Amino acid sequence: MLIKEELLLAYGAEIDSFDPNDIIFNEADKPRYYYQIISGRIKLNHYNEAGKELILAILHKGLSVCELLLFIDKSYPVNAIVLEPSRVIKLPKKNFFQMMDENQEISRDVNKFLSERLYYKFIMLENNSSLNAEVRIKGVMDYHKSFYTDQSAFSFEIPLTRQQLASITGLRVETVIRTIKNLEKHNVVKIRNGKILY
DNA sequence: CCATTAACGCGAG
DNA sequence: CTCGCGTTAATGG
Repeated sequence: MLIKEELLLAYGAEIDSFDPNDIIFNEADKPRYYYQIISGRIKLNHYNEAGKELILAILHKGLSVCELLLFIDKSYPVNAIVLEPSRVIKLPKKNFFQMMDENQEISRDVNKFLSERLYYKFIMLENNSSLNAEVRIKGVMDYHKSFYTDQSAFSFEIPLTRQQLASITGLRVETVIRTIKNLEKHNVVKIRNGKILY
């Protein structure tokens, strides 16, 4: 967890509950709160000129949501859409900065978190720039598995649908299916009940 | 809604 | 020409 709930609450945070498809903020909205996920999952997405969805991130418990916007004077470049019933703790921007000023270690933790996310953005961009569909998909799978403790083969169930994998990689769902089948044939993944084990 | 398959088009190499 | 990906359509869960 990035920041302890008790500390956020002490600075005036509130807890909101959301249902699937709820929108926490929209593209072009002005950032006003620091958000941190208590439970559930949230995606950050953008629709391109052709109406095709690009998923920038799928965030889970303990992670903050687009906190980088609090540090710059810009509108959100993505929508935040709830995937599963979720609870989110939110702290007004002003309180967030007061908390950072009064707690050196929190300030450092947020820096570290931002750095990590930026680092993985580089990695993901490198993978996603590949012409090879396998490289793009494995990049996403490696990233999601990196949050998971058991690193042994086939121990991790990819928590994404084929369509979501396609929207993250910019590929078509049929290409994702073909590529995953091929990875299974080469013993890189297993498929059980449609779920991808990696 | 999600996963899969097949046929076909098309561009890159 | 071959290969891989996108497109379309159809099928089944």
